[in-house]
Amino acid sequence: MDTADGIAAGAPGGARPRKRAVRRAQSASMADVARLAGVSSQTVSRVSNGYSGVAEETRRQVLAAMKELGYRPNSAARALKSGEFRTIGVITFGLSSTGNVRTLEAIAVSAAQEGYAVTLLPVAVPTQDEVRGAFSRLSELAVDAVIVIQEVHLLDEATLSLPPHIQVVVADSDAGDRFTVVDTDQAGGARTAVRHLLDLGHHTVWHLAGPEESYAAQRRADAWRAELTAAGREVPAVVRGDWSAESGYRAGLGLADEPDCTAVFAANDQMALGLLRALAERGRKVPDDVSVIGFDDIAEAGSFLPPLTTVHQDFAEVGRLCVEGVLHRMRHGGAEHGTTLVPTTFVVRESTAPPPAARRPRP
Amino acid sequence: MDTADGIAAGAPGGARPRKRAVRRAQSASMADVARLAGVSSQTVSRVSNGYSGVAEETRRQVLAAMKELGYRPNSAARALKSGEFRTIGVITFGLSSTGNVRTLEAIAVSAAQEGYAVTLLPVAVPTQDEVRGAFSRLSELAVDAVIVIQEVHLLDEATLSLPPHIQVVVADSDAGDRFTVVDTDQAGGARTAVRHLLDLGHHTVWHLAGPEESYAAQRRADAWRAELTAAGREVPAVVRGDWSAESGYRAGLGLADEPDCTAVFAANDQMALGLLRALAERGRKVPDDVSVIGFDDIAEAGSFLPPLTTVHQDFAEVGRLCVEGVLHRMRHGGAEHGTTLVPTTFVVRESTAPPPAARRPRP
DNA sequence: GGGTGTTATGTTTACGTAAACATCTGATGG
DNA sequence: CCATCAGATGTTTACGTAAACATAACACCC
Repeated sequence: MDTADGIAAGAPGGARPRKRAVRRAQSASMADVARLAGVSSQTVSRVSNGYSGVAEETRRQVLAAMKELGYRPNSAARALKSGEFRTIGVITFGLSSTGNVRTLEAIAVSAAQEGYAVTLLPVAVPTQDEVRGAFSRLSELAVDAVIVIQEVHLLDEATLSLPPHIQVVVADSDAGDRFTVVDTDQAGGARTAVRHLLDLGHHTVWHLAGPEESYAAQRRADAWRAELTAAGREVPAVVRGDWSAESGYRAGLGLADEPDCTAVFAANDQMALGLLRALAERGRKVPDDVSVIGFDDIAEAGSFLPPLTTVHQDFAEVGRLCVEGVLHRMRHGGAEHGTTLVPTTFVVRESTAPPPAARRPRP
Repeated sequence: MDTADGIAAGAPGGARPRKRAVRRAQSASMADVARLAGVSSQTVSRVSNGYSGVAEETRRQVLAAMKELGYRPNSAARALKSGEFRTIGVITFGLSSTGNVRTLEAIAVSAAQEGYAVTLLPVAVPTQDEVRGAFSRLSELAVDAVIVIQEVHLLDEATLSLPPHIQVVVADSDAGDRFTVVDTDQAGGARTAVRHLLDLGHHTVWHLAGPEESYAAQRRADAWRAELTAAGREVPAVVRGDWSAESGYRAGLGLADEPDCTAVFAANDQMALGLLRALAERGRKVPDDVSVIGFDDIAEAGSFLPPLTTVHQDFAEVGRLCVEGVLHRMRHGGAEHGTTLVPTTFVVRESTAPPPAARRPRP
C-alpha cells in the first residue's frame, strides 16, 4: 500500500522518500498545472506571463488547468528568478500626522496601479539609530526601492548601509543634492498666507512654528520671515509648538496676551486648532480680533470654530510623484538628484479678516 | 585580453560563457561569502541563521567575509525555501479615518517586533468587486496572512478566492462566526457615554449616527438605543452622518433647532466637531445648553471648543491583538473563530454638563 | 584500543520560476 | 522534393537558500 509505485520497499538506496505525498497542502505549482494540462511547465510559464507563441488550444487547456488547481504564481520564486520584488518600501516616522498618512495612501494607490506592492517600515522614534535600524532591516527585506516620508537629515550616514541598487526617493524634506526629493512648495504656501494677512491690512504677522528639527517647519518659518522682511514689516519673535493641537493651545495662551498680535500664521492646522481654543478662552474673537491661518487643510479644518483659512497641500500628488520618481529611477538608472515642488492652493474660509484697527474707524 | 581565463576562444563546445563576470552588481550571495571565508555555503547559512554547531573561529571568519562583501540574505530565496514570506497584508478601505490609521500603525509596529513586514493593500472604494480584486491581487502577493480593517460584510464570497492556507483576521467588524475578529467594545463605550449624560440629569440623549453601512456605527446606535430603553427614556429619531465633520455640521444644524435636545452622543469625534460648530453658529452653548459626547478620542479632541468629552478607543491594542491573532492562527492552525473585544475608556472633558433645566432653578 | 558519541563541516538536493537553448512539426518556395 | 523557416513546445539550467543527509576529526569510556 505505502509502496504504491511498485518499487520494493527494501530496495537498497532506491527507496526515495515519498515526500510529495506529505507536502503541505499549499497552492499548486507550475509543474502541477503542466501535468494536468499535459504540457511542459515552460508552456505554463508562457501562458502565465502572457507570452505569444502558444497555440490558442493549448492556452485554453492550460488556463483550465490553472483554474481547476487554483494556481497562483509563487512570487518568491518569481522574485528569485527575476531579481525584482515589485515592492516599494515606505519609511515613515509615525503615522500620526495627516500629511504622512495621506501621502502614504497616495503612494499605495499609485504603486498598486503600477503593479507594485507597498511595504511599511515604521520607525518609532526618529533618531539616527532607529532610522539606521529601519534601513538595515529593510535591506534584508523584499524591496526594490524606498520612499522616505519626512525628515531626512537623519539619513546622512544611514544610507551607507543600503544595498547599492535600491533607489531612494524622499518626500517632504530638503536634501535635494543627496536624494531625489518630492516636496510641497512650503515656501510658496507660507508666503501666500503671510501676504494674504498683510493685504488684509495687518501691520505684521506672528508665526506659530513647528518643531525646530523639522525642515518643513523651518522652511515655512523662513518664508514667513522673508515675506515680512520683503514687505518691510517688523518680524515678531517666533512662537514654537510641536505640531500638536495641545502645543498650539499652550503657545496660543501666550499670543493671546500680546495686545498688538492681530494675525497669526500657524505652521499646521492642528496647532491652529489649539490656538483657536486659546484665543477663545481668552476672549479674543477670531477673526474679529485676531486672524488665524493654518497649513495642510486637514479634513476637519472647514469645521473649526471658525472654519479655518489655510494652505492646502496636495498630498495625493506628492505621493504619486514619489512613486513615479522611484520607478523612473529604477528603470532608467539613478541619474542626478533634484527636487520636485508640488504647488499649494490657498483656501480662504472664515478665520481671517482685516485687523480691528482697520475696521474700527468705519462705523 | 578578452579570453583572460586561458581557454582558447575557439575551443569547440567547451567555452561556457563567463556569465559570472557580467552579472549584475547586486549584493553578494552565500556562495560568495563562503568562497571568501573558505567554507561551504551551508556553514554561511548556519552563521546567518544563528545556529549553533559552528566553531567560534569559523564564525568569526564568516562574519568578517559577510561584512566585507556587504552580504544580505536574499529574502526571495529564503521565502522560496521556507514557504514563508514573513509578511502580513493589510487591507484597508481608505486611510482617511483616524481609527484605521492608528490601528494600521500599531499593526506595523507589532508585526515588526515579531519580525514580520506589513504590506498595504489599499481598496479605493469598498465595493464587493473592489474587495474581491484586492483579495485576488493579494493571493499573488508575498503574504502569509491578512488583516482586514473594517467593514467586512463585503467579504462574504470574496474570501473564496483566497489561498486556503492564508489566515485572516478582521479588525472592527462583526462576523465573528466567519472570521477571527478583534474589535473595540463599541457597545460598552456607547453605553457609558449615554449613561454619563443620563446621570447628569438629561431627560434623554440624541444620537448623531455614522453611515448605515457601517457595523461600528450600527453597534454604537444599537447600544445607545438599548441604554435609553433600559432606562425607560424615550428614544429620539436617529440623525445620520457619514463620519465627516461636514456631515456632523449639517446634521447639527437640524439638532440645534430641536428645543428639547440637551444632549447629543455623536458616533465619532469628527462629526462631534461639526456638531459643535453648528451649535455655536445657532447660539446654543456647549455644554451649558447642549452636552456633546464623541467617540474615538482623536488627538485633537482635547482642543475642540470646548474640549470634547469622548469615548477613547485603544487602537494600538486592537492592532496588537490583530497581529497576535493572525500569528497565533498561523502557528497553531486556524482553530475556531471568535471575537476579542478591546475595552474603551471614557474621557470626561468640558463638553458635558447638567441640562439647563436642572441648573436653572438653583441660583 | 576499538566501539560510541559528539562536534564541526561539507555535499546533495529541492523550493517554483523563467531565460536560454533545443527540438519537432508543418508550410512555403524554388 | 528537399531546403528553409517559422511557430509551437519541450529540456536544461540557474536564481540563493536551507533541510537532510553525509563525513571527518576527535574525545571518552570500559
